[in-house]
Amino acid sequence: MLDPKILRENPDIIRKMLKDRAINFSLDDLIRLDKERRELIIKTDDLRKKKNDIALEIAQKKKSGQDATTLIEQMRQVSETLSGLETVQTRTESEYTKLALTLPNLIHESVPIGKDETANKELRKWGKIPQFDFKIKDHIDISQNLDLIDLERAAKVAGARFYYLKNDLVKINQALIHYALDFLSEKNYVPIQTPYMINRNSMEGAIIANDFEDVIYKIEGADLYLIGTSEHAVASMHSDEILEGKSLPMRYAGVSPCFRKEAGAHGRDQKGIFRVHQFEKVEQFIFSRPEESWKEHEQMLSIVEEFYQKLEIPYRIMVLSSGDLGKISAKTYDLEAWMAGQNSYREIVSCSNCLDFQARRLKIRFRDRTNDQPQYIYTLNSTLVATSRTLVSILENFQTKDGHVIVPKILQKYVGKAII
RNA sequence: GCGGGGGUCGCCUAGCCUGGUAGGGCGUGGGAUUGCUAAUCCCAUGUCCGCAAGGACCCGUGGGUUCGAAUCCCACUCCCCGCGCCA
Repeated sequence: MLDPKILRENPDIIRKMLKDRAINFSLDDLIRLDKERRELIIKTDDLRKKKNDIALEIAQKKKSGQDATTLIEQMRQVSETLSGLETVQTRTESEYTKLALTLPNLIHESVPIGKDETANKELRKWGKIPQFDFKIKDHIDISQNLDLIDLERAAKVAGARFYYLKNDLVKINQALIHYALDFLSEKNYVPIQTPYMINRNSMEGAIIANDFEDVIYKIEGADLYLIGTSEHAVASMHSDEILEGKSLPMRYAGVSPCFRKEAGAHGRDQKGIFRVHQFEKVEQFIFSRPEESWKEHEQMLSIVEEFYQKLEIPYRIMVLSSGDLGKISAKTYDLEAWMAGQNSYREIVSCSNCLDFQARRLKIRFRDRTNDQPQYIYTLNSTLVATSRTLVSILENFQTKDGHVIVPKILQKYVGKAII
């Protein structure tokens, strides 16, 4: 949700954003609805004022034993007019909200303009791409040979894009989570394990309408949705709250499984565990002051980079173009890790500044002093590690000639061995 | 799942039976006073509309009754206690 002031005073900023994102949106309808709803507020407020005045008079007359029949009749009429107007108001208000909730976020000026991912810009590369003097395998071959994964039975039991992890791969999976939490704790993040299902209201605060269709699983017969990431549950954690300025920034290390429909991804990354319906993730989530948010954004990214450097996974940092940017984000960096089996860099981290977009939907504000006007907080989120994709990179980059996999040094103490 | 009790403007609480402007305490912020501190006193302290003056809304949520609902009625929800079930 955007600040309605922008809608009234600077709609051209929004028009440009929509053009840069290549999105069709009936902005004029939204502007009209905003105007209508404000006019209705003025009218109904006025009638309520009248009602309050008459109610006061009736109360006084009754107290002093006078007849109030005329006033009561007057009151009845005002009430009737009001309730008619209220029906219109409720409808207008809900139309406005529904539309406003689908309007994407503004775009930061440093974001490259372009229609899709081809316009994303590479900022830097880190690490040496591993060279092999033998014919390398992809993560599926490696893990099936070592009895680390069972995709056929997962397909039988749950369907495509599910997997059983087995043996040491389970331990590496857990090691990644464990190490990630240790790593963020050291940086004073508050570890937090979230509910894995949240209600519609909370979900709507964190994501934008279409995502319900394409990403989010719904629990039948309940107002519950499986989270696509702990971000959804952490963002809504402080909904309807006014936070104390001195508690900022609040940095959380969210940990949870992630559930995703992956609708519309047919044919892409069909094999293995790169694109799956379920994985674990440790996520950075920050509630920040507006003026500190860009500094926090850069810092989150540098924490991510340090993490993959310690894991010894070569990567490159991309800044997403306007056309590829998620609708709730004003600027996003992706970290793409090297995956030897695919001979390419693939996305494993997404690091975004959402400004006040989620905070407005969730009504999360802060203030420094009791009497200050509360202002909307800024929210930022970044993957630290999404297990399944990181496993792909580890399996493929650390494979040996005889078909084994070296455990990255930093994880060895968690796994309990150096090679699997 | 069953029975009982509850949810009031950050926290605690009054008001509910008997419908008529939601009151008090604490905390917090600002100010006054005072060698310092403490104490005391005053003001402020939820949301929305409005340039402002001002106004509307707010008693877990949603309905209903009524001229008028925190208060009466219905449904839902969450919390607490007891019982049941259970990893």
